[in-house]
Amino acid sequence: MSTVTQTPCVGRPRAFDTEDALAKALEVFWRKGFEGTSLTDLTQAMGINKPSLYAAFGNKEQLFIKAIELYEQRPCAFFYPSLEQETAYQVVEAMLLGAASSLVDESHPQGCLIVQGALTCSEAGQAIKQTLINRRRDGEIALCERLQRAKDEGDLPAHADPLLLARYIGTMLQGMAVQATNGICPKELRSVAELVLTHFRDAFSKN
Amino acid sequence: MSTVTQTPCVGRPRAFDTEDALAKALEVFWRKGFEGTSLTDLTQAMGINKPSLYAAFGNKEQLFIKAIELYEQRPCAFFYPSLEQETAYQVVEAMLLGAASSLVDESHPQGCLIVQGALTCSEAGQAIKQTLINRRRDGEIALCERLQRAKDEGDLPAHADPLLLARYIGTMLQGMAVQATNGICPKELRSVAELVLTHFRDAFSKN
DNA sequence: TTAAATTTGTACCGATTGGTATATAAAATT
DNA sequence: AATTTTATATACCAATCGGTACAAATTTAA
Repeated sequence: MSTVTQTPCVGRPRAFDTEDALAKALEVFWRKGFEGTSLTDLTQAMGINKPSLYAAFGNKEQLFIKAIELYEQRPCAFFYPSLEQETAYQVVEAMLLGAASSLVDESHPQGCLIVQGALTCSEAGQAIKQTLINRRRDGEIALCERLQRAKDEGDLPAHADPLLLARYIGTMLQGMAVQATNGICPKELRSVAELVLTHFRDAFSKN
Repeated sequence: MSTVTQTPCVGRPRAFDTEDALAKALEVFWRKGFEGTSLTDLTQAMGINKPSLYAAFGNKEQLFIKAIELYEQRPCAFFYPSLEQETAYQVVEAMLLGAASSLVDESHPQGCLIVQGALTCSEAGQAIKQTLINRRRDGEIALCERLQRAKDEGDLPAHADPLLLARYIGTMLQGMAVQATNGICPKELRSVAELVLTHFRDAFSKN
């Protein structure tokens, strides 16, 4: 199932690649946020006109939704793949170091689209704001469940609180996203991640 | 030195209180961010007309600057007063518990204006975005200097890295601000703060 | 070769954006 | 009482917002 409309076999063919155009839109939303991005910004970056944008993606809001879906599937996305690590420590390590690397990767905008895409907005953007809140929550819930599994498997000690730990790691990741927009240098961000990892290992690792 | 223009003794007197109006503006900016707030939002909340707003505060950008100055001076501001605690641990404790309390205080909008006021924006808002980045940085620098003093006084162990610790606490505070906009419940946010404090005490406290 | 289907570019829509000109109202000063 | 000074309310400004109508262009199917 593709995230974009598929081209039919009749009628004039599209002059642009929808995946490429969506990637360009993602890049703009990432830098400017949902409401900070205008349709002019989008059509210029995507190299298409407004009617083409609306025909291919619906409207600005639906385009943004498709952009965040692409965002979570892009090669450097680190969150959900981290859950598949073998141990709780390795999961957290993959997340924190992945964040420390990806959030300041200069091949794309700094920070996290899910955090900075619509942290605050006007009434018109409340639906998008809530969508991003839900995405952040979903991530923490998934981490919580992974840590609960680790506890069940004896991979985390009995005194560990999976929900609290997931909130803690989630808070750190969101804070690191803000640091990335601040322009923190990659080395410093990685040092912060490593400090958290040391804490986690000392307090919860069984090795 | 007041943050607002003082009323002269000649001419028609102002029909509104500038401090009250500024407090109303702060409340709106806090909820909607700089660019998510329109002049109509502001004038309605402040109970004044646009010419009065411009005469008293300059323009939208200058009004926002005055709002963040008021924000940092309001009674529940916790950051800078925390620096005056006696020990490094008490400083960090005051910050984290103050944040856990203030960020979700229901007597005002959730989260932190300095974080969510303009995390992303259009070209028109870049100056405000940078202003907020600088404010965040200033806070971390001040904390770093306080922790360095603590180290000099023997209040922090020799292996402690003030800059890294300040970045770590700053990252947590910024993450907690995002959690607050997520709608996290006060108890959970406090638990996260306490987990960080436990870590800090275990790793760096000399008591 | 014609008809049907689809995309393209242009030009436009009403609504809203931040900001201001202007005339009137209300005060202190002379 | 007349003048000066400032604040008020209304009405307006050009520019931009997200979104669309429409006709020309380009393709496949009949």
